[in-house]
Amino acid sequence: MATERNDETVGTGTLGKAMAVLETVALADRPMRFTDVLAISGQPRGTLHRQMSHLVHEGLLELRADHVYVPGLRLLKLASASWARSEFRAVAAPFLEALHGETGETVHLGVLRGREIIYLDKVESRQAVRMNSQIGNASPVYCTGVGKAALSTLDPAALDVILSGIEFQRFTPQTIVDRATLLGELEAVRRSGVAFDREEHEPGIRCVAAPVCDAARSLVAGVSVTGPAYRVGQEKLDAWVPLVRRAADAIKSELDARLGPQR
Amino acid sequence: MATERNDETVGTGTLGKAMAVLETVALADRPMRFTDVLAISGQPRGTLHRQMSHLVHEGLLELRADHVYVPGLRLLKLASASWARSEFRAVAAPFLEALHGETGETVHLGVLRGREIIYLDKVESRQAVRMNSQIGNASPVYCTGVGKAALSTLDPAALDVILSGIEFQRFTPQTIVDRATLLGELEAVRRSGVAFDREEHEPGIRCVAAPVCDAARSLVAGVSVTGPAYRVGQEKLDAWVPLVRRAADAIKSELDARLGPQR
DNA sequence: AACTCAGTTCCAAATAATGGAACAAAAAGG
DNA sequence: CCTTTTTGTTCCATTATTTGGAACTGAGTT
Repeated sequence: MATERNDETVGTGTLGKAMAVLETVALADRPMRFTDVLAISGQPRGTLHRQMSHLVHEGLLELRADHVYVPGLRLLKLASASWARSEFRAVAAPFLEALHGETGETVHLGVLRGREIIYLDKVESRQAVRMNSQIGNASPVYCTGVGKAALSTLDPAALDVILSGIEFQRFTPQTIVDRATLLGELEAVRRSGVAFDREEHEPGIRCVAAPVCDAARSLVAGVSVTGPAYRVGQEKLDAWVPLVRRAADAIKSELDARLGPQR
Repeated sequence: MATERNDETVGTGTLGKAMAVLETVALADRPMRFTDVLAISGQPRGTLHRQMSHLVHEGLLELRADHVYVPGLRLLKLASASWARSEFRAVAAPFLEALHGETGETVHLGVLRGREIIYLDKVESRQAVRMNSQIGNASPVYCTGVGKAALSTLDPAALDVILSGIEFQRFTPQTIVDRATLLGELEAVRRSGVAFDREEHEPGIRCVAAPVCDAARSLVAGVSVTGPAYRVGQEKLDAWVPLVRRAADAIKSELDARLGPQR
């Protein structure tokens, strides 16, 4: 059953270890002191200390006066440049705007990366929530509309690789927490062409999503319209279905058109 | 003493080289093929190839089917996490909102990093420009309001380290392109407490900025209000001076108050 | 003063990166 | 169609870097 080697644990030599440490600090939800990282990483003191010094030196981490490590500004700079140059995002942007115009609710564009969905763009009217809150965010595939939409486009082999690595976690009473249910749900998504998130990730948040992927299946993504449950009932989600599907298809066409001629 | 060591040329072993390659790809303004990077980096083919393979393996770069390297999504994920957890940004946010409310124009928060200003946050009403366009962006210190404000807080030694490394580049007719003029300007900024950008970086764009730095001078930043020249004359900039200064001072106080007790 | 704990430095041994050259696959050119 | 050139990939003995245990520092306790 072609159980692909789980390369994630291998680590690409020095770089892999450095990234593991960086991620430990960057994704932690509290400021990390040296000892905190030490406990998590399990590396010898001397080794870890040098690794972190290197990260600081490179501007990927910052060591504040009180011995607290925080993510460095170089990360922001690199990510900003990469975001600005993302061709996919640029292609999709006008369709996201249009979809937002039609629905009046928040529109997301997310891409599959490993077992996560990473949000590439967002369009929303209300500035109430701090801008930027979603972009670059990573969420699990199995409990987001975009995630399920993306998964629905994969062939069984690719799907198996992802699914076998998932550790289901319950976020709400509606969260799907077993593989069988998820597979059933994906079958439904394949038939209907859209995926719903009925408060499976965050209580009070619902969405409809449709899959977007390029011909080579090298880019697997999804578009969604999201709204608060008190305002968005099933009828509204159903009403959005054709809109979301149309937006997703339009992005896909535009993508194929742009990528085709290059060759 | 301990003047910051200018190790930038040394490179932190393996990690430094990897980051140099990553930055080459991420900051380029066109998609890069292997050979393009090869020419720039000057490394042997075999070496560079392996380095880039490692970067791809780690998700920092992505190798598309047509042999084009693009920045990887992991960068976005890391940067998003770091942005969300930036304490400084969180402290400043409400004051930026207030300043935007008072002026009606775009407000920026930028931090000094090396010889660049990196924008940490932005508040603007009009959605016309794609959101996110500024955040994480890097601009030169010498031709931005925030940059000159930040520089004005530095002591002569620290300032000298930065200035001696600058390669002035002319962006507009008003851009400051020599050290002497810049030093004079900084003196004026120190006296008045605010820095102006009179279309020095982008034609048609003006701003007023005030410096923000913490007591230990480990964080050097600035706040600015920016507007288009056709709408923003010198009188308007002058009118904003007290507002910007007040916002900057308020952020500084809040910062000291929060960082003080921790100790 | 003695003790602890967090952070930092050191250096022989283990490991990973280097880079030149050979190989493979595509384009370009005749 | 075959040759040449360009581009991308792999190999492996040599070289440089990382490793990790232990020893050192220095601030905060008891």
